[in-house]
Amino acid sequence: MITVSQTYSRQGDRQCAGCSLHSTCLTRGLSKADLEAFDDIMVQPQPLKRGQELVRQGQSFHSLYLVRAGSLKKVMRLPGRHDEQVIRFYLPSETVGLEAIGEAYYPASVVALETTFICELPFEQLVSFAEQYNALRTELMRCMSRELRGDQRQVCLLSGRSTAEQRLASFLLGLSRRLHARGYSRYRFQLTMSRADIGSHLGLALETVSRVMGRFQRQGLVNVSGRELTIRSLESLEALGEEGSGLIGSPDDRRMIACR
Amino acid sequence: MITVSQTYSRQGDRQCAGCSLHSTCLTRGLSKADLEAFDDIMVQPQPLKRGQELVRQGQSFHSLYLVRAGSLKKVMRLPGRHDEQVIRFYLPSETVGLEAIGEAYYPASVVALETTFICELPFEQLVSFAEQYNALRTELMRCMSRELRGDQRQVCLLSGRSTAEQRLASFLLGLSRRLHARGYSRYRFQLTMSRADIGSHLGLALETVSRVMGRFQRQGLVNVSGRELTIRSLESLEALGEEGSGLIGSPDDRRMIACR
DNA sequence: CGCGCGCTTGAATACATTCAAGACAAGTGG
DNA sequence: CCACTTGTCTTGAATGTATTCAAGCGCGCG
Repeated sequence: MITVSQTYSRQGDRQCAGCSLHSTCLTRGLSKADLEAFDDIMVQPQPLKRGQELVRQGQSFHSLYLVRAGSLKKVMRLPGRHDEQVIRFYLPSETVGLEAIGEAYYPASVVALETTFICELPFEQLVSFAEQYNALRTELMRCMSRELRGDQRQVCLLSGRSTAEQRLASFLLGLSRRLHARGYSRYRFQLTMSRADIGSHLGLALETVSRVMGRFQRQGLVNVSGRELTIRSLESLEALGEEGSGLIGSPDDRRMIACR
Repeated sequence: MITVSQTYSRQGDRQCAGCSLHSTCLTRGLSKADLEAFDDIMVQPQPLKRGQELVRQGQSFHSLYLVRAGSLKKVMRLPGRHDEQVIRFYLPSETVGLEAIGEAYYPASVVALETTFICELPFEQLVSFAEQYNALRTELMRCMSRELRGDQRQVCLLSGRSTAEQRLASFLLGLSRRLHARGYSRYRFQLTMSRADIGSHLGLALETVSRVMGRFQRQGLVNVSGRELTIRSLESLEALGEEGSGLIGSPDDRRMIACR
């Protein structure tokens, strides 16, 4: 049996050094010269097709992955339950597998939502490489810390008994922000995941997602046709998320703190 | 104005070297000799009283903290909402502040639930110290990774539309497990947090927590009187959490994977 | 062309929430 | 020492939001 999954590696001349995502990716602390050395430990496997698993829950940990293009979902099955939950979605330049470092295996599966290009970083090699590169260690720590913040934000959203509207608004805004930070349009993008995926991620039934999406459409907040989304009013969506009792600057609103 | 918050530092002869939590704490990779050097960067502020803040949301980041004794809750207020959500609880030997490393400030507040003793690690000093100690860097990474896993588990629990029973059972089991790993009883412990805190953490109203707790009591699963908890049947609690359709080893239950 | 999947929409149901009242314990001040 | 306050928890009844079940639609793919 022949493994073809790594035949794409080292085909072109420049790898990381020419990558447009460099400034937002794990490598952003590295200089052009450092990047060439970094290329030596990086592997570019064949692209994943929609539905293919990048890693599988329970599989033993060996590599981190960087998303070069495309998108994926992280899904997890709790011990006794037979249904999977979507934990998060991955966009280009994000790092897959950080939660697996501490133990020997990946605690969740990661599945491509569309044709997706990946950079693989064998962890052992990454660690020895990082011993000489301060900046890389720092950046790795920052990545993990940022992911912690994101997950905790999600816990906050889910445990606060927010309405379906608030959850979906918050989700769409989050996607918009992340895409925009990566150079895509803030207003117009593809939802590469199904309604069921969105629902699972937000703790809602897929029917509810569908209904609320329709409501948003009728209210003129967005335009949706299938998985094509256009945001018509960022402000209104934001107002939805931030609303609650709707008090802005109320007497006991002592200290408003940004928390992204 | 005199700061008294650090007067406890360096009072005794041995610090980390004599600490019973060494084997579960961030320092566990360090030898006895290394620990003495480590003591130089560690500070032991005065103990916190119930309700006191260890860090406040929005405050600029400077230190990590290790819980030496006691317990705390991490609470977060999303931008526009006026109510706080409990993100997680901290027990002895756990590390506070990891999610703040990536940015300049703490994204959530951490508040003592009872009289609590803390070790403070000024981050700058920790980082330079770690440059010479491979094991410490590794352990820090593991800590963050483990916290990621924990948070993602929580996301999974919350976004899965599990019942109040399942959530509370899972919560109690989690506490039991963590306490046991730290040398406390697996069956009998104090709930140092209020019903409201538990509810906030699980995405339930405090009344629901109270009701379900009562139900568990009547079913003989636990004994509760106020904040004193005794688990009568670990197995039944586990069965509750793992239930769903109740199928164990069902045909399409292809691969049962541990995921703690 | 027909099948299947993903999405939408409707009606009935269920679960947890909300509102409200009361119990209980601990702490405070007269 | 007692009356009173305060905070936390418990319990009941009514309400509501999202779910579940079910049917139908549209589109892409084989």
